Amino acid sequence: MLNITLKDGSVISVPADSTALDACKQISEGLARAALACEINGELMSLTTPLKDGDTLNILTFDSEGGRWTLRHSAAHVLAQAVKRLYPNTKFAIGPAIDNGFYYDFDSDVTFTPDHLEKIEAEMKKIIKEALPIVRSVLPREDAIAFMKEKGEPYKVELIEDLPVDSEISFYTQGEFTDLCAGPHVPDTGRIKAFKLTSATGAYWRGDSSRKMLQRIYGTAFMKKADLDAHLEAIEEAKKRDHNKIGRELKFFTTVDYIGQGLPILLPKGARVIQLLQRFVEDEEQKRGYLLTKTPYMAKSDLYKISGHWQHYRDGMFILGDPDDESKEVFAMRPMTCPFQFQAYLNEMRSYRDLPLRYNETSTLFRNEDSGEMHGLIRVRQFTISEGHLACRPDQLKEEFTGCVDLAKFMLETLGLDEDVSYQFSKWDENNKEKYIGTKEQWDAVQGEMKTILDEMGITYKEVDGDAAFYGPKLDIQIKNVHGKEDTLITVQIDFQLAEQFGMEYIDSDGTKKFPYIIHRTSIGCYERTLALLLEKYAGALPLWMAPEQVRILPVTDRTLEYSKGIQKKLQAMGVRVEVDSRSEKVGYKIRQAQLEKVPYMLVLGDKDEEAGTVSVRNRKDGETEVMSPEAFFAKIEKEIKEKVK
RNA sequence: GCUGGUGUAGCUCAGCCGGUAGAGCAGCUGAUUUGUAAUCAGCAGGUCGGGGGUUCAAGUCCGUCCACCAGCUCCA
Repeated sequence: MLNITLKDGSVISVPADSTALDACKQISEGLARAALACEINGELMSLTTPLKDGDTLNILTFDSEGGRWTLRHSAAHVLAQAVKRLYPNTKFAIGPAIDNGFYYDFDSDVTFTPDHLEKIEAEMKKIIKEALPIVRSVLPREDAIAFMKEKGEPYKVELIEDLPVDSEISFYTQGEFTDLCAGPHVPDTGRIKAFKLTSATGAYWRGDSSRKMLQRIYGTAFMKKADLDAHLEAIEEAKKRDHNKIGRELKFFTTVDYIGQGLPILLPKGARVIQLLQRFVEDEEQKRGYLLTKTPYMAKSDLYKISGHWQHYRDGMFILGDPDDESKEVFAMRPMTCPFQFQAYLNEMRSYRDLPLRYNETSTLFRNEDSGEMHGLIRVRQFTISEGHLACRPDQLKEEFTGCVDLAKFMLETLGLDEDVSYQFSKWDENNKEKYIGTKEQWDAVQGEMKTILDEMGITYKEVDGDAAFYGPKLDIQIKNVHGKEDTLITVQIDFQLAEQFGMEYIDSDGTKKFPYIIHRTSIGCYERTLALLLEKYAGALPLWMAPEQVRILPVTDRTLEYSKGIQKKLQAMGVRVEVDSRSEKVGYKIRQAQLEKVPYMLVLGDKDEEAGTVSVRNRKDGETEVMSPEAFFAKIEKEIKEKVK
């Protein structure tokens, strides 16, 4: 007998040669049915793994990340097996589990369409019904390579060749299908109860755009059909909040094909919201000691030659003039603000007493993105950003960096996005010297310092190698759109190198010249992107303080038109954005329209209101109405706007 | 840039095997003066994304360019 310690600390005895699945069955049949994988001595393993005396065993079901991962990874293998059965000439790349699902990459002579996906799903169902046991085996590396060469799987051969020379390679076999895989897997294909193939797209082999584009099929899997349906339903619901849909429907922005990709037109509502955000940001930055600059949108190529953009970022810039004609000046639209704003620092001799210097600018940038990159307001070719550059002494770095993060957090809280973001500590990749400037010692020092600051601030963050700027590490504040795609909303970067490149000195207390640290930062990031994410967050119903139209007055008949206009004037005098719907329509019709346009407050004004000198206030949130004096409403709305109520 | 999909009235969509366009909503006009999510009637609205090609004939077939969408790669 083997003594096995369970997660709750209890010990069970199981017969020799028992697997983890046997142990599950001994505990309960229900658990054995729900189990997907396990942790043996803390390591994620298949349930078919034999147990040893003294092992600790933690059974994983769909409720755990490991269980979900294993189920979906096995579903990816079933997908591959089905594709192999239907399209035998297909070559296989990789097929991992991902957040909320799985995918598998194929190199096939057929192009997978939705019709193909239906056929593949049907075949997958057969494989699941067959309940094929999933069996692990190992081969020495050389034999594994020979095996995959014989099967005609060049991608698998390449994967194995990248593994260490003396490693043992594991395979998983289900029926006639064997795949290279580290595992673990569910015990048999019958465990996969509810799955769905969701899309087929392209994806580069090994994520390298210089290599072949493969076909990727995405799918997801759950234990219960109800959960799968709920998940698919949630995705559909999320898509209804897509800023690219509601932003157009609610007339925040539009695009015009003869203007060009990535160049949206901000309509009055979108432009108003961005104006409000910009005023708010600039005022807050002023309170925090920033000095506003306004620098040119373009410069001669000479500037970009100093900054290095001409050498390293030319493809990303819009160039005016002929770079090959040296007899004429060549200009380029700015893709970044740094080299421009640095000129403000360079305008005079700086003392250590001048530091820190905090410059901000509401800065419009132009980047010639590749044509496939544009996405609604999230990724565009011309955008405006709350840019800032701080120059500080080493002893001020911590306080200044902390101040930038604090400002970013304040903005996120005010916008109501603080719960939706995640923090990423983007570091350099010491194996990619071409992308970065500076020495390992410098990078280690500044990254160490940044880590200390982040830890002291108590920020929970993910570390990512190779995502740093070429001049220094970044704290990126990330946010996901309705499709789950993550983008950077706000960034705070420490730059220990560009000051030297630009000759930005200060005279220290000992009379020597030194280079300051530069912090590059945004406080709310790109306004277009922020607007997009706000629209998605609030499904178009922006908080009162930033709603393009805050109040709509709906006269019941034109007898109350004058009364309505009187109320409107008073609200306008307070700075409230208010319209009167004077059309001769029924109140229900006007309400419906205002509601669909997400106007926060409707004032329904009829004869009764005029006689009593009241307003009937309808709230967009619950449709509840409240009758009050105009003065009471004025006080209420003034307070809510001031407090930026969400 | 790459893979796939899409493009018909302002919007949402119909239009079969090629035979020169249709609905609802929105808009306009008129009637209606209406109390918390759609009043009625009439009118107008389209070189079917743009060039090009095949055909007696193209919204429909072919090719090309543009834009939009999802994904990849890249980035705020």
